[in-house]
Amino acid sequence: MANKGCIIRLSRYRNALLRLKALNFVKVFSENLADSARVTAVQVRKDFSLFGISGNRRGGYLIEELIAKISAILGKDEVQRFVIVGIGNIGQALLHYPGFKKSEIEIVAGFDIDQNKHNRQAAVPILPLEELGNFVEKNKIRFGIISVPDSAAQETLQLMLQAGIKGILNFAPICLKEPQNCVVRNLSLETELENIIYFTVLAEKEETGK
Amino acid sequence: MANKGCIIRLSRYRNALLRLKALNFVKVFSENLADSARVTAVQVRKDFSLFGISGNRRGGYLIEELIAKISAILGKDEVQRFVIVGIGNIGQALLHYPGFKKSEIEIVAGFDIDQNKHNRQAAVPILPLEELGNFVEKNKIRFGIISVPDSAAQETLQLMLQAGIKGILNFAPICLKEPQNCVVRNLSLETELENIIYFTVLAEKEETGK
DNA sequence: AATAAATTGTGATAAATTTCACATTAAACA
DNA sequence: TGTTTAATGTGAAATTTATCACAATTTATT
Repeated sequence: MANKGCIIRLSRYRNALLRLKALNFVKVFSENLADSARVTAVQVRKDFSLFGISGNRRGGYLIEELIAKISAILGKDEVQRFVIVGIGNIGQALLHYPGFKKSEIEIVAGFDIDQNKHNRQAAVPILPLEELGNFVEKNKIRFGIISVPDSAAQETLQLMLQAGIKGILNFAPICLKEPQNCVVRNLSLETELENIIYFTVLAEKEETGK
Repeated sequence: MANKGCIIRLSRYRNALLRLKALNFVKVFSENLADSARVTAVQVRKDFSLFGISGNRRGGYLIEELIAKISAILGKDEVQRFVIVGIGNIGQALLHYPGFKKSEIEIVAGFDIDQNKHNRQAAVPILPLEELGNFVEKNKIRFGIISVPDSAAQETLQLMLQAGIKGILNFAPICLKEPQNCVVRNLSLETELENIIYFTVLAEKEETGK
């Protein structure tokens, strides 16, 4: 029913709504949300329609109400806890990324094979990889982030699956196969930058071509 | 003509091809690339067809040749240099992210308003934000990464535009408007994780629903 | 109370993207 | 050398996603 684009937009609407709420706004129009997410107003309303979210004809939407509804859809009625495997550059950064808090996302532990990185006392402890299974089971963790080198990505996936992880964001630049019973999203920074390079060069060509 | 999905797939094919080449493979079939990028073989051939890439009927594609062709499309015939504005968690991680090298991507400098972060001597220097314009102009930089808090994202965009940056990856969880003469891609980590949460919860519901 | 104006909500339409079906070609084999 | 087989390449069909057009409704105005 709802596609990935739609869910990404819902996240964006929500972010905008939280900001509006912080500024004490009460009502919002589809046009406003469209601006904030860089889409059309019809798209916003279509997205809402898909989830049975309705506003007041002529009167827009109540921000509080809208946040509550979108939050429920996105599973934000409770804090969602993640573990990270691979405490390198990216893993370390995500471990303490301040933006997660307002999204009801919590990184509860990191795991690595490198002894030097282990630290049980830290606010977000970094533990030996061997403890992943136990930790996930004991703490009922459902989500994980893979930020290991690509050569280790596949086996990290296996470990996470065995541990019972149900949703994974993979930063390794290798496209992991989505297994049964687990959602995997592959996000490679290289690929993102390459994408920008391509479309920038293309735009420049079009400009000079005209 | 080519859409974003297509370019992302080309990056993925290329990554897989580089690995195959490192293993001394010579030929590859659309089926192989499809596996590596988690798409269908027809999709691979359609993508190639779009760019006039052709192989040998019955004989697949020559890896070397394919890498060269895709690299040219993705602008990898030369190293592409990026600056990063905002040396916080994410910015710091990207500054030294080892995966960029093999993708012909180089981070040449970081910029921040915080004096304590400045370091001209570092391999990748971290400079005062005021120097962004000069640096970009002098070094003919075309690409930038925004990793500042969302409250500073919009003005950072303005600075980059004034400096002459033509392609931007924005990590701030605010959707920046794509200006004239500049490509902007908004990538928010929160949003990516929310996306995974949604589809994981959905899959679980479907499972129990059945 | 009647009319005008502004906004939502959605079926119908259009556009974009992917998949299908199959013609074409090259290699392998008999 | 002819036949079979296994791949590519691509127009057409199907599917997915976004846009359009406009009815429905609410609020504001006269």
